Amino acid sequence: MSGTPQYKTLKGMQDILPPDTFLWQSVEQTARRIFSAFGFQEIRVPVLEATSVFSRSIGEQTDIVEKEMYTFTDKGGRSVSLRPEGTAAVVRSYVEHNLHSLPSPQKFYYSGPMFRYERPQSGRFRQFYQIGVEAFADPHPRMDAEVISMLGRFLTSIGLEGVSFQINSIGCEQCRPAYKDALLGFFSDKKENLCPDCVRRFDQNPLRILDCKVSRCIEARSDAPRITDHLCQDCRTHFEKLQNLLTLLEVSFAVNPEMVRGLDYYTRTTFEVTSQGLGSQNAVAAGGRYNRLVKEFGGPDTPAIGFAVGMERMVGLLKQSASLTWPAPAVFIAALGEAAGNAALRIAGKLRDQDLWAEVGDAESSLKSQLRRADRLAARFVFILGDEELRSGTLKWKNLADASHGEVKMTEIKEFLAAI
RNA sequence: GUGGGUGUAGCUCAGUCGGUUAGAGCACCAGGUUGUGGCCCUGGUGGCCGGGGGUUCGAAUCCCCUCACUCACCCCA
Repeated sequence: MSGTPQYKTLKGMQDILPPDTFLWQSVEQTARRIFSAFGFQEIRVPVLEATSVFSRSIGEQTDIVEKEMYTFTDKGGRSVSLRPEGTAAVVRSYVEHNLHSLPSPQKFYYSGPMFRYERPQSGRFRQFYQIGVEAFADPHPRMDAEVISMLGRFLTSIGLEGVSFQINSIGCEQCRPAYKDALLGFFSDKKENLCPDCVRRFDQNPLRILDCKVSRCIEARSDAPRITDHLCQDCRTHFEKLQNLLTLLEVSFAVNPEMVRGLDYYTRTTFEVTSQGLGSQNAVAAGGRYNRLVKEFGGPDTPAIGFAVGMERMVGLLKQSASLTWPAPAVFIAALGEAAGNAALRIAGKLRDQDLWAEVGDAESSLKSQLRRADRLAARFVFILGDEELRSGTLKWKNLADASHGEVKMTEIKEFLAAI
């Protein structure tokens, strides 16, 4: 084998290998467990959709749609795209299958790969995995609080520490335009103080100036109008109720009026969970309310709220605190000679019938090398089987951890393993 | 798309004022006498030193180009 393999994963794509996969599994299992307790049910949607499913919902002018989608023309001449996020497809499915006719609210979760053609960096990949949830048809801040507290419970349950919740309200179609105008008015005579990116943002997406990291932009916006001071009465009430409910549910959070979300479809509540120790891409989960999207997809006027968790980022954080362990066989059967080797296979089969992980050594190689292998696998027990044992109907056993050893009758293996 | 950093064995890295067959540790495989692992000892597998071009008697080492990886910007989970 030489230095540069002939075939490699594409840029921004990665293989997820054991023992990492065990961590991924436990994250996924925990998500299913917690989300189920909140009444969320799994939905599976395709990774490939008509391009318009994404462009219309995420926003035609967003970077995601403009330059980050894997878009191509299929053999039928249709423009199709790999999903860059999960919500759009779930909403499409919700409308397509009239899921609003299910008892309200309808609550779903999904997980799987998303695709964005970006320059990879720490915590950012071209194929990345998200676990997300979407709750439909409940406009009340109670649902916002439920979803956010569920996310908190999930993160706690998975053992993630040192994360912080930030929430914000970005208003609705009533109050946001006025705020945008106020913001434009504020910055219009301060353009020369802004960084080049923010000068561009001034025209394209002025809200983005609020979360620019450049120090002179931070300075320039210190007296900028705050969205939370420009909310209409309904949005303001909604946001206040949400905060009260989160307090009631003992979710600790901070209001961050400068938090802006990138997707066009959000209304009112937005939230984000960040962690230090993730590098620059520090959001481990994010979401918000999107009250207009279902209608825009041709469905009934249905409010909704959801979030997505970045799996790689979450797993990355977990790996910092917990050490990964490989699972180990329950039993390694070392055999000496062909007859014993065959007997070992039959015994292993019986153990596997009981869902025990049994490994069988190579009966043609030395006992020493078989034991070495058993040790490397960290097998809890070794059974040794040779001609002597075949004659007497017994097995030698050995506990590799403490080197204790003894004999057990072949007919009593089950009892032996049950007793330990 | 823009900028910085790095490319030597499966992994972590030495080796760079250019000088013979490119090294270590770990990992892997096999031995250290008959059927007992870990520790130790011995041996082995494994590198066209990311790729291409140039300078030179001679390049892992110097120059140019290229590719890959990586971090940051942008954007976002």
